[in-house]
Amino acid sequence: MTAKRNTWQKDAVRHALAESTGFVSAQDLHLVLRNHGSSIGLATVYRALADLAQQGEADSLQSTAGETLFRACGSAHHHHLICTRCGTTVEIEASEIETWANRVASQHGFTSVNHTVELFGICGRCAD
Amino acid sequence: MTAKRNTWQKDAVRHALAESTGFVSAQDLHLVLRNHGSSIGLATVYRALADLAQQGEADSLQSTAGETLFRACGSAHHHHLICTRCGTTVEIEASEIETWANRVASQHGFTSVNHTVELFGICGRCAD
DNA sequence: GATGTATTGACAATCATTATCAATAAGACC
DNA sequence: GGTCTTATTGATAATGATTGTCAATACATC
Repeated sequence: MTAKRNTWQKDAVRHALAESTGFVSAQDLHLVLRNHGSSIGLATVYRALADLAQQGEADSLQSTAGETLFRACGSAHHHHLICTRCGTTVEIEASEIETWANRVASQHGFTSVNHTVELFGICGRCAD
Repeated sequence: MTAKRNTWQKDAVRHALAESTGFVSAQDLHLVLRNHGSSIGLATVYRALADLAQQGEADSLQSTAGETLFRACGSAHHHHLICTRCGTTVEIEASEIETWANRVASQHGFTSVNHTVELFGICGRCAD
């Protein structure tokens, strides 16, 4: 039992993440926190985000630019529809996808199935 | 018309990619080519792979380790079921997913929709 | 309040990828 | 074949995100 400790830094990251709309990188969050007067370190933001992601309090996905992006999330499994212009994200719950993924996987003899599903496009507002 | 030229380097990358099973990184391919006696440069491998991906001759996806992975593919759009143990990949053509993605996106007013769908699991052979 | 140790933060180190730029060679034209 | 234009190459430097290091700090327990 690796006795976890509660620090204001972890709370700060959790809160900053909760108040962000859409996905943010660790670097982004660090900048936001510093701009709010916090003296939190960059490495600590990375560590806190990794923890949150592992505990299921945050989603993470890889951007095409090679960054890891994070977003607060409830425990429910879901996917995202992301505007490539403005970054707006819409949460999508897609039970069809879940069942489809499981069916396809078992058809090929696979077990312990995870899946990644992300939709990218241009939202109505940016389409003008 | 940016008159494209044919070089042995581009062919080499195309062939090395075609002979690879599963996804490979640019670094991997470069190493393979060098081991085969080629004197191709690393930057050139990156450029050739980017070209192939853009022309639809290769798939690319982001690994969780932050690498960009490539794989030769026909022109048909498809997805992958990947064994996280041995790396075996199965191509999946999923028209249901295509229609689902388009429907969901247009429901939210999104256009120019792309999507990423990858399934990860443990294949039958590795399950023992 | 004193103590043990998980955690922090500044900075160095790493790793994939991209930019730079002089040298090379593909393709066109004679 | 020879010449010319310029796309392409490759060695290396530069970038940018992420992780490792380690002394200093502060959380939780006694």
